[in-house]
Amino acid sequence: MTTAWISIKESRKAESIGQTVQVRGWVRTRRDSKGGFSFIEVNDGSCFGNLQVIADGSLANYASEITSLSVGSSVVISGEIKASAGQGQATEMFASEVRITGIASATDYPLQKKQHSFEKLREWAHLRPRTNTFGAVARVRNRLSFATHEFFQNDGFFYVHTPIITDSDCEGAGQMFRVTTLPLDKLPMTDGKVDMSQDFFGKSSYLTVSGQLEGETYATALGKIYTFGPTFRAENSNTSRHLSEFWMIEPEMAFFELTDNMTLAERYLKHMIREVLVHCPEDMDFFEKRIQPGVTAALQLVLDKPFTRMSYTEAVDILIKSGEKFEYPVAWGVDLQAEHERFITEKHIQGPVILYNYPKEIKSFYMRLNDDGKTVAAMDVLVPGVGEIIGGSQREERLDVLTERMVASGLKAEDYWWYLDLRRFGTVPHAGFGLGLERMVQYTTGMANIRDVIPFPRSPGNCDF
RNA sequence: UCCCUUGUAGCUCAGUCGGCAGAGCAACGGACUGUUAAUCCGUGUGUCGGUGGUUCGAGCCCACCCGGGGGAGCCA
Repeated sequence: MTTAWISIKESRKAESIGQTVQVRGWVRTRRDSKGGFSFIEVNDGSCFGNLQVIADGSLANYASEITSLSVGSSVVISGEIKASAGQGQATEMFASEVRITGIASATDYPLQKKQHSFEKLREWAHLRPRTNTFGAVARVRNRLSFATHEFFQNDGFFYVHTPIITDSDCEGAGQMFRVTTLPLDKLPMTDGKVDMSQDFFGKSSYLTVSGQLEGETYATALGKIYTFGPTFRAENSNTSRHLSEFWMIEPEMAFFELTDNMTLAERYLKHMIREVLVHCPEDMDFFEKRIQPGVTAALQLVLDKPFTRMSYTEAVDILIKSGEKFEYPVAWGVDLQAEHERFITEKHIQGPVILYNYPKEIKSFYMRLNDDGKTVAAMDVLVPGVGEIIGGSQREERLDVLTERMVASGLKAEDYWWYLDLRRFGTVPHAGFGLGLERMVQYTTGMANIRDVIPFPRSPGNCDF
């Protein structure tokens, strides 16, 4: 009879006591006891905690292998799960066999038993998921992704795969990564210009900055859709909240107006938070204790009360009347700066805020013009600590107004012929938004730098691994 | 891209006035009857980010370059 292989997660449950099983994982630490035996902490990533294994001196390879078993080594261990005699864990395993799969040389393995700075761990991005913090981040990120599909699927949305390579520039704002197969040392030139007709697609192509426009085409056919995929921005931004490659979730709904959009965004955020609190309690405990004290209480509070909704105009009023000294002055018509958004969400409301109806001049062409002629039906969801986590709007469904706004933004209507067709043929009011997954991970975990909530961060000057 | 700041042992950092490169942790050797960042004793660790300059002499002063962090802008 072979011994059943179970996860560390299972082995740590009291129900496993009395069973003889096998676990497989990596050594987190080894402590040699005075009594001629050793404690081995094994983790396999299935949960935050380790299984404490007691390896007795009577094991055949005790002196030859186990007493020199180093951090990071991989092991397959069989034994009986018993109630732990020591503090700090419910169960422990008494090993009958400790098989070493792969040694991690103690002198060469970069990760030590102690804490490393996140900056240093970024240099070891291939090994950092083996640490407490990055394991926990990975599991929370996974749960947020799962909760996303769960939420939209249960709500009648269809998951649509919008293209990664595109010829359209969604916001009309450049800053895209070019995709080309042309030889950079020998570009085909015509009349002093690079002849893009000779490129792979017969014209210029780029990595997508948003799947929104393509998403709208499916929303105006299937009703409610969402996209969930990587997006790319070639902006030279060096901050703790920006990445060159990040994952975005973009729902788009036909027959939705701005208030429907807000309600959906709020329900979606709350669903994700609830799922993480329910399914990742060990990981959240860690973030609470070691990363951001108060993070779980803040998330719990978010679940309990409705998001504040505030028009841009109200926000400007509040900022002006606050008496707060801002580096950038506030006035109706200027875009809100980070310090203004922070004041509103962190000091004035102390929770998530939905700002809406922004001046048309500071927002994109596709956002629906309000009846006042001055504002558009845009919305941003701001949360404490992170700032803007969602940006969205009701889309302009009137062909004439949209065309006018495009021209005013300096875009050529013929480039967007298919987008305008959605307004020519059976146009409907519709709305949608985009949520940055990494910002959501930051918000739920309290991790300060966005480069530490994605496995392999890409930022200006950094494309390692 | 701009402002501020930082780069010294495997890791975290100290290094005074310009004068022999030094601590803790890890590692390694040993001790210790159940440990939880185990403890105790002992041992070694170097392209001082790079290039050039000033100087009898540079980790330290100067110039340029590269990387990290914080803030700003752009946004999700």
